[in-house]
Amino acid sequence: MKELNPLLHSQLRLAVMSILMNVEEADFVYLKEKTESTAGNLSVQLDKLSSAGYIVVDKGFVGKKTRTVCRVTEQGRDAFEEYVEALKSYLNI
Amino acid sequence: MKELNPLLHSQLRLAVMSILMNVEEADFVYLKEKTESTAGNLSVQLDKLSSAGYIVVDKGFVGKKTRTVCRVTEQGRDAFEEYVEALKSYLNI
DNA sequence: GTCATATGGTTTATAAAATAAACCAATTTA
DNA sequence: TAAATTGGTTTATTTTATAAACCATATGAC
Repeated sequence: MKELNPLLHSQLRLAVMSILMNVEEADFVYLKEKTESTAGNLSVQLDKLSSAGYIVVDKGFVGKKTRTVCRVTEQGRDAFEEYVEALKSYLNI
Repeated sequence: MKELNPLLHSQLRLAVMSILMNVEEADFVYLKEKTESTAGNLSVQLDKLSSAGYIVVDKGFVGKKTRTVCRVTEQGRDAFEEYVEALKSYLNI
């Protein structure tokens, strides 16, 4: 049986990647709301995705407020798609 | 976003369930080979699935040798299908 | 102005999970 | 009959996920 990329096989990280696959970019606050996660947990999981090169995290400012924006990378896209294919073999779809 | 049943969102347990969804029954040795897991890990995960009522584990004999046979329950089937539906919403499929 | 609260996070501690290692009983094989 | 194999279980270890505590800046109430 195919391996399920453990970095993607995690509810929160998968949710983040799933969102990012469908939008140009998403910021921390949006991801937090959409995924209904705590800030701490989200921060940690974004770091992991970022360290793996699956997303880029851009810390900038809007006026005086910080704004952390995330985008999926090509590598992340590939990994996600591979993960989906692997999963399909488990789900009979 | 939908919750992903944590009992099923685990590679090994999902693999076991996936196999059991497609066969009448499967024994410990077969599951171990198919999933390429260690006996200890498999034993633990089968217990969890069994405690949740997702599978039944039947410990019997074939001649003098023990034989542990597993089957998915109706409850397990339902949970699996719900999990698949939830996952789909993450995968864009 | 300054005190309290909110916003947008990060870091660290804790809880839970997965996994492997050690073990056990029975059986086979040499 | 001693050693190895089979079919597991139990327990210890490692990894992971999650939450709690914290920090800096900003904003609003008085």
